Amino acid sequence: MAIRMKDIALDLGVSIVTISKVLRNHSDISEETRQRVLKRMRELNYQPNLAARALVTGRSYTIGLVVPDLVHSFFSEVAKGLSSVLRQHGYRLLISTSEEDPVLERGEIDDLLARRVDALIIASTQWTVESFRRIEEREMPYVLIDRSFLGLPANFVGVDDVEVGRLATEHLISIGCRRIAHIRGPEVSTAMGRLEGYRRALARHGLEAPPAYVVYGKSIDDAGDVSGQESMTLLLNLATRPDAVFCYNDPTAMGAMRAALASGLRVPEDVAVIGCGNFYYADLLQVPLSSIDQDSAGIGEQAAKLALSLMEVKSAPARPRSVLLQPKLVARASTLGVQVPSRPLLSGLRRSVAVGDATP
Amino acid sequence: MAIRMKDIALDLGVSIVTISKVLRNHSDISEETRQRVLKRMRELNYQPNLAARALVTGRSYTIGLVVPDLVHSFFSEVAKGLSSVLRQHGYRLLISTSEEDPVLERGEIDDLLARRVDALIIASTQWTVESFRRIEEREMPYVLIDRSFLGLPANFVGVDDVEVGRLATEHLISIGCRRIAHIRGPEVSTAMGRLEGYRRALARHGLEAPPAYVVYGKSIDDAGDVSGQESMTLLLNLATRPDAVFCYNDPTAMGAMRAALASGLRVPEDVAVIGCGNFYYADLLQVPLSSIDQDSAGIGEQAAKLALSLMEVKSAPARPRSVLLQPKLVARASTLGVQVPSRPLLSGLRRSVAVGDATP
DNA sequence: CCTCGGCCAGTTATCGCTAAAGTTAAGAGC
DNA sequence: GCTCTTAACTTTAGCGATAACTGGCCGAGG
Repeated sequence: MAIRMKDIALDLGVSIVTISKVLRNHSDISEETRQRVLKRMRELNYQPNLAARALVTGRSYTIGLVVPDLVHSFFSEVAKGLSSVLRQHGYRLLISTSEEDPVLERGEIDDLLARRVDALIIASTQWTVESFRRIEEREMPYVLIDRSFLGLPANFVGVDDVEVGRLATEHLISIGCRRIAHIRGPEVSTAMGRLEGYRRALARHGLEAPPAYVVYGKSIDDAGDVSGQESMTLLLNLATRPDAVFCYNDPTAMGAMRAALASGLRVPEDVAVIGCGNFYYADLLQVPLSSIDQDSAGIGEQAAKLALSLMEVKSAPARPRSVLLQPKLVARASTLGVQVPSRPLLSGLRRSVAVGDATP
Repeated sequence: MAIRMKDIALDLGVSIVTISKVLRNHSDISEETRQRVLKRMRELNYQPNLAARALVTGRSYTIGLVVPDLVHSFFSEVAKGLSSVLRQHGYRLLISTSEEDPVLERGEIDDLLARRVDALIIASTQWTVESFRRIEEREMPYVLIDRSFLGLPANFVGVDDVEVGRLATEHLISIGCRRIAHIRGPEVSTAMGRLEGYRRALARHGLEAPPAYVVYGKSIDDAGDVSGQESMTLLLNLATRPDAVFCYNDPTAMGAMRAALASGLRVPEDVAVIGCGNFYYADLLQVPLSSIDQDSAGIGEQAAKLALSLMEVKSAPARPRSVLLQPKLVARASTLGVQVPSRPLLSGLRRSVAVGDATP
């Protein structure tokens, strides 16, 4: 088995506690003893049993992360941002995926609670706040990311989603589009905020969108591209076809583009498309996709810092903090068709900013 | 604080051990007592302290996963396959990323060892086998994935990389290419295997490639697209330009395509490109990318099963097993230009299988 | 009537480590 | 010479569970 403090203690003829104190840089150990112990530790390649330490100190130096899906690059980027900050403080991530299933998510949260992680960071797919109440009962610090909950005063790190919707929609307006549709997401804060931003932008510019212009993509997260394709097909069959579509996220936008191209339309000439998330390879798509960057790594880093600060306090239940990051527009060919030096061969997609060029 | 067995025991006037036995479905508890205990557990929302359990049983029901990078979808898909199998058996994943840094990776492995995970699953960026010796010293079961090591008889799950190289290269040959270049990866088993498969396929068909046709992409993993672009530029400046390029992985292939398109060449008419990994969104790229599918989810699942079987044995150091999955060719427009029903508008990319149509 | 083998539950001894209190010897201070 | 510090350890008690015994009660069998 692995080396224990006891082995080293016996070896050197000192007590176990002496070893423990050396390990924790306690002051009442002579320099000579310290060196002897450290030397033997190195020789035997000693590593403390963190389970035992966790039991007595109540701290596991482990933080639970619950995300809907790691394959979605948004969440893996968040995870990366998180772990880079946490690692520097000696914490590791126990990652659970909920597979977009609220029931599974509750199970995962319970399991993480049982494992006595030091804090939880959750991108929730829940519709109710019940799980969070349970977390609070345990007095476990937690940080919500990406999605927040109305009426739940919890620590939150995310992007300003109304601003996301506004940015995307105003961009579409600015390039001359007038019949702007929206493929929306489920009834969660992110989708609601983006929808709200979309509506506000339209209103501010005196534009109207018929109800049919807002389409509810089903199963938008686990198979966003498929549902985007379906939703786009609906939009394209409308009597008055939209000349632009703002999509809830990038996979949806990719599906939407696929549908548009498949039905013989040009992007962006006939219909412009913009997504959310600024997917890492958006640049290299068939038609490079314009998107709203949510600073996923930044969300991770901020969430990590917030979690660390929560764990420091002795149990002072400070008022929950909310960190809102500002989204950024990244315009590419799917709304501009502008020539990028490194990609001069998109002549089929070239467009000047035309206004309503697909009007029937 | 959280509820302990002690609390329930005191509550019901039974001993702590009785509670523990109920929890573990021990047979020597009467049905009546069992129900009383279970009822109270539910009422108090009891959850066992897994740190304490881990200390006494020596099992943490946690498995460590070390990958170079989660954002690379290959690894997140592996992680997904892994966790779906492990979850069913009550295990969770403690995920560490090495950021492609061998030194960091060693640190992460040490930390996971200290945390007494039950097994390690590692996609290593190491060049030496030293870390693995240390894992073996601890008698910790471990499974290597993706990359294996010559002379290290370890449990391994991956794809047959020679076959990957052969499949890709023969595909390029079959569509008529004759001057086939290769952007290779670092000195690790995957890259070496693919290179070997490439060479064998060329040899079998009596083709030759000048040394300059094999380019070594620097920092190929953290910024594969950039290094792919650079490598491709080198290839395109050769006196005799290749008419096809087989790339070590998909990001590299994307970068290569970018370079080709940027220099005014058509893909695949002037130069065909094929990658490895079958990146999830390969379908939606500017030119849909042909690729060799490595069954990443399958690798995860097999690795999980192998790890589970390793943990079952009492310490019988069974001979290491090696699971090799078969790669699959996924041909798309970057080598074919074949029409896919759902995407009929790629006329600019259409090609019949032309032979050497870019010969100077 | 007594013993024996199931039930069912309780006792005891760790697991590896840490917090807090206790011990010892050398030097300080007057 | 005697108390008081202080440095440098050691002892004692758990943390919250589990494993391995131990033991009372009760009906069956001889």
